[in-house]
Amino acid sequence: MSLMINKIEDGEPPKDQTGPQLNDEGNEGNAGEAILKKGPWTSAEDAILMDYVKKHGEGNWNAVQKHSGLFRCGKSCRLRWANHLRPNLKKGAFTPEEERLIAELHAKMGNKWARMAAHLPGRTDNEIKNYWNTRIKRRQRAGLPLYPPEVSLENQGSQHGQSTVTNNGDRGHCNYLQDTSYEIHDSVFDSLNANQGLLPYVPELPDIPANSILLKGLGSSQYCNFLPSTIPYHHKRLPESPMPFLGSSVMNRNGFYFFDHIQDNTSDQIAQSFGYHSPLDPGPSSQNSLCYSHSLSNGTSSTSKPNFEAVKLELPSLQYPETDLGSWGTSPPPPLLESVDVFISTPPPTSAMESDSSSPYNSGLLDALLYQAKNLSSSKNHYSDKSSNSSTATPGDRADSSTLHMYETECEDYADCVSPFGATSILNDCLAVNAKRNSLDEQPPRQTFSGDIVKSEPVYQDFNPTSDNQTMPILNITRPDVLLASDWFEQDSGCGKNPNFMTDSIATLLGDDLATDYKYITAETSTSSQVWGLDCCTWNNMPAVCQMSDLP
DNA sequence: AAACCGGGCAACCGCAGAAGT
DNA sequence: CACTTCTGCGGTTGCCCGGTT
Repeated sequence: MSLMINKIEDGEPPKDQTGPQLNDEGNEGNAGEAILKKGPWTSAEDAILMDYVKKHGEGNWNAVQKHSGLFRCGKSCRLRWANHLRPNLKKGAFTPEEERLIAELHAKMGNKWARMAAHLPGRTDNEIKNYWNTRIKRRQRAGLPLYPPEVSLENQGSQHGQSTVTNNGDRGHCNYLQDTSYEIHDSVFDSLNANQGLLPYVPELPDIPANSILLKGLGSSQYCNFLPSTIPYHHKRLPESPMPFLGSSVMNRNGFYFFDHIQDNTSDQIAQSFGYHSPLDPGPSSQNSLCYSHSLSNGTSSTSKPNFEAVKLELPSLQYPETDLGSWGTSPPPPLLESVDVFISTPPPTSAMESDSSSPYNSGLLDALLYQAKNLSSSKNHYSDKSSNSSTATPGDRADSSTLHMYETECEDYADCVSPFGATSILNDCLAVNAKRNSLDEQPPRQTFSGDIVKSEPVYQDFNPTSDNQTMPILNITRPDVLLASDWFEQDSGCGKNPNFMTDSIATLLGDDLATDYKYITAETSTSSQVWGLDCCTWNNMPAVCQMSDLP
């Protein structure tokens, strides 16, 4: 950083810092005599490099050291130039708009920082990467969704028939993102950028087999939790009708899913059940749901409208303790959620896990990220992109699509398994459920998609979201949040009839900040004529690592 | 006031593809 | 066609700084 550079710069010959390391490329300098400097760049070096580039232009970086006297390897020069010296670099914190875009792009691309940087003028891949890594750290600690709900929503609407099955052009650890055919086309981003980077929200439901999404999604997200690919199997097909992604439509900013009163299969009724418009649906007048942008944990920020005004605030990219919750729910990690991370990263062996050789659990944060990204992408691939007008969104559409599935998922997950692993049992349960589903489906865990064609899957006909609490999960009482929820169930089987109860519980559980935000959400939603019912689902904030079968 | 800790960031490293010879 | 070099990318590391204890 400049601070570091300034400390050691000026008058200090570059070679002073030459360490035992020679050039890092091995292909430059030659003749061992050129011991290349490493470490922070000095202003003098910067000046030399800039001068060189002015004269010779970019490229041929290995020649820099030869011609300019810089004791830096070509790679280092290129990096320095690209990340710090080249003109038009945008310094400073990411704007909320940029942050949102990054999230969207990451949801689409995974860890393709360079490609992401291409969509963020003035930003470097390194910058984006650093931002993202720190961000996800925070969010993981907080047990919050990796992606803001809006990103999820937008994602599914953004990829319409353009996704191809191919790709595999990318290398590295992210390959499985592409392996599963989630390549994003630039046109998507073009349109994205054209819309101020906001992907159209398309609320309508496709007839996507829920199980396909389950297979793809459930485990793939460590943060999106029980990715509730809540697609009513019986739902009539709506050609080219994307649906809100997963449970995002009913996930509040803190990553809590909302579901309640699933009384009917029709979207209208469900829409009424959810009164879905507040946090995620700004309303017909709002085209884009940007409600996650840096709203404050104290509830001062409104989710009812896009926060475009904040875009220019140049907030510190990662230092917004007050705004974190509002933005995407990032917050200091509640102790409870910390524990969640622990068992996410180190799950006990289970039969379900054993059935799948590769586990996202073992990979830690990055894998979790990738899985969630893949999940987002996969869900995105399930839906066709059609409308860019969010005004067409009906609460029912979202609720129907996402909450139902999530509801179902949880029901099955919790009802299925009795785990001896305590808190980890939830994860195990998920795995077991998915394993079971895979066997039931008699389909390969992985599914391929060609364009909009989604392989249909057997439907769990027996699942009836309209069924009452009989299908509610058998809670694993070893988890505090489940205990909390369980307690709530006892008090209010109606799911959401007493929002304050859960709010208080959340406050106890998550601490003031998160709880404040939660209250904000619940208060906001409870004011609507319908009950969100999200209160039922605080444990949905638990990372979803259920999808073991989807591993590459 | 000092020690500790975590966040943020710049830079490095290794790998792989592209381009050149 | 094979080899070498260049370039780019993604992951990781190490340092500095600010906040907390």
